[in-house]
Amino acid sequence: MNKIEVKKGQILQRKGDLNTKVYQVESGLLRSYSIDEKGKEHIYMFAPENWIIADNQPPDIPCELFIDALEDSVVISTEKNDLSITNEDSKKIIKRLGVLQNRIIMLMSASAIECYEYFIKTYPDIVQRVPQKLIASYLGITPEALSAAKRTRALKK
Amino acid sequence: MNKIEVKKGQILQRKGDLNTKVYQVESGLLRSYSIDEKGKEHIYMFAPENWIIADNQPPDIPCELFIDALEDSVVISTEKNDLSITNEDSKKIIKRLGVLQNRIIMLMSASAIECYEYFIKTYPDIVQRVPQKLIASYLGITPEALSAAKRTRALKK
DNA sequence: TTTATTTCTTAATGTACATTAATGACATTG
DNA sequence: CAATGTCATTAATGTACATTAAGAAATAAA
Repeated sequence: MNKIEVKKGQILQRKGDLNTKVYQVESGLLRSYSIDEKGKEHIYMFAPENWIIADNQPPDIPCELFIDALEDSVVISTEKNDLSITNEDSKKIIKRLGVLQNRIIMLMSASAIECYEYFIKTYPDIVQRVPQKLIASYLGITPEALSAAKRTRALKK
Repeated sequence: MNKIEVKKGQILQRKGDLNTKVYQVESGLLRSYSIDEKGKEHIYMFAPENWIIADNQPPDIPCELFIDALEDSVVISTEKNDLSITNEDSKKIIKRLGVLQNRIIMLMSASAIECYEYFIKTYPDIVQRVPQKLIASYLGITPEALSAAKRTRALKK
């Protein structure tokens, strides 16, 4: 845990980094963002004074988010291991953050088909257990659009 | 903290409820969902065996999510106060869950203008501090679309 | 079984937003 | 100062997905 000064534009973390830190903003403004296959940026979160910002993947998995400074900032950086989070309930909550993070990145940047394929990977069993229209409702699209997405996906293979 | 059996279709929690609980699924399948102004459902999360499901607003604020059973299920329900979460770091993480929850509901169900207006309410100061194109990137739309959204909004007033 | 009810798919049309490109306002640099 | 880059806006066109409607297919009920 140490205090650092960052200049506007400076990058604190890149996608793929391991063992990422948690940043607490004392002054200034940070942001986290992902970059999709087409090279487009999608801002995941802004972090002004007194916010914390971090990638919410487990420490042993390559992170998804870039973090950089939108203004000159003063930031306290902490190792995830140094956080005082020991009990089971808190650990479950942190896992949940990772799920939600991926969900938001999907919703911001992916097409219907991509969302669907990611969903199948994440919940292979659920696809069998619930009607298609509920899956569409989870993906934020209509059942008709999901049906069409599956059709065009089948054509590709 | 007590174990309950729920039948398929049974509702455990409604939007607007206070002091909502955390549900841990032993068997079966629950879901949480929001309903937008047009009456359309948007599934926020599926919770099969060993998942937890809850509304992530603070206990004193009316919750956003409905929770019901998609299959006959056995569920352990816990008061949020009874969770062993005492330290500051964990509390900050829980606040974060609330922010992400609102973000996902927005991305699933709201139009560009609605997203923008919600953003202004949530981060009134950020709007002044960053270029429009970054706000567009946060909302998941292009700067052009944001510009058009603001134009039509101005016409309405 | 027959009759409903729900669910999935297909197709026609509509709309919100993306893409591309051009323009002018500002700021930055030499 | 001109030259360059960044940013916001507008308009023309394109596309992904929504909406609406209608017909199969599966499920549940009588």
